[in-house]
Amino acid sequence: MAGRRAQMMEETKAKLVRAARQAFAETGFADASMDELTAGAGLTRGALYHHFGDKKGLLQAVIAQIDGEMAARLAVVGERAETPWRGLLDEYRAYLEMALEPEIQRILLLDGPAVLGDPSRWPTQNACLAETTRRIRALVADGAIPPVDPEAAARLLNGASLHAALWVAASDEPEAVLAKALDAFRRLAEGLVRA
Amino acid sequence: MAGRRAQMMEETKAKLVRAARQAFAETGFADASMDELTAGAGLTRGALYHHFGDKKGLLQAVIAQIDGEMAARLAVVGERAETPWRGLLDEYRAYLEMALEPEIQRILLLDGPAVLGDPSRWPTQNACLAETTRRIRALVADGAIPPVDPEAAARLLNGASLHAALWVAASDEPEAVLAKALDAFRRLAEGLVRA
DNA sequence: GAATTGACATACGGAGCGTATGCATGTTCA
DNA sequence: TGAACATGCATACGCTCCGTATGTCAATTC
Repeated sequence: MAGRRAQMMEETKAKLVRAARQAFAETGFADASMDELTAGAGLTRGALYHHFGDKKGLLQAVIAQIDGEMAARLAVVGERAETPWRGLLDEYRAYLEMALEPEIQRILLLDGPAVLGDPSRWPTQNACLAETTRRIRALVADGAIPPVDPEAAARLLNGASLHAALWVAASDEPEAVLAKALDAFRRLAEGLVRA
Repeated sequence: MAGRRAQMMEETKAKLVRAARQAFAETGFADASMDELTAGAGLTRGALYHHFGDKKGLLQAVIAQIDGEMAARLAVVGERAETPWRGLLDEYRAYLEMALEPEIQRILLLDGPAVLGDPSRWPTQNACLAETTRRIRALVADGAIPPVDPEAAARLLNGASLHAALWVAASDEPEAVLAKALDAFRRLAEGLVRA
């Protein structure tokens, strides 16, 4: 049976992840206090260290959750497009828009790499990157674009999008900068298409 | 007169920056102890807070130094090339190689953005980005590539290079991965050339 | 040569993390 | 069913570390 006990435990973990997600997004990982965070969830640091080991462990859990959500959103966008190529472009547009969300930017793009190192080494295997890699692989297989290492292309495009997002977010005139970034991005992406 | 006093002061600051650079590179910003760091330079935290205000101030000084060095190296590489377009590609190859150096990767690419936010907002105006932007602007002005916002293109390419470097650095077989990354990068960059 | 400035050291307070310990509830098994 | 055991979580403690306030001594100024 599921067990009332195990269910409570999952609820506790969920509460902690929820509180951490908010705290990390608002304050940043380094300045987030574990005491405040857990108190906000009606718990103490005891629960935290019991379930997640340490502060970094909690960050990993938060990142895994966000990464999963992002991958799901990307897959939907990519599936909806008329052609696979449009699907890829739409996915990256969506990726850039997500990277503009403060929560994602702060936790996944800034603190994540600094605290846990390169994303590809994270225990939770970057579902988001896997999604775009998969799509590029399909394009190559269909002959829609000349052969290229799918993971390499995906990583470079992700990196470009990420930086574009940081730029747009820090800008004084986000709309104008976003337009420039999207234009330049399309130019780069079309480099994959040329013979 | 120059003043023996002022000279000593510069030497002190230089010693602190040097020690910080090493400590940040080895331990990472968050885990670097100011006590140990300053003691290693034969000083105390007093000197540090007197000259740099706080821990972040010291990081800014370190980053400014590294950024300046990188920009200088890039300029040399770009100047040496036979055509402006080759110059740009060479610069990015050099950028990627620099991003593979642990010190640069740790301090400038991981901790820097996490602690200080988007690089474009740093007091020390990203000399490195300015260099690549300048070169792309020249290419557009010469008609070598179709019009594109130079800063946007530079930022996207920098972002792509940076991610490629993280990937290569974390890889088990760096040479193979580096080759893939460079190939994919060339493909993207050539997107700027198409009509 | 007295006064002032500034470079740097020392001393102090507060906050935060991780661990060791305690408790109370749920589970297992004779 | 009740006693032994395991586990989710709280409490208590020590340690490290940052930032500031205060002190000191040399150098410069007049």
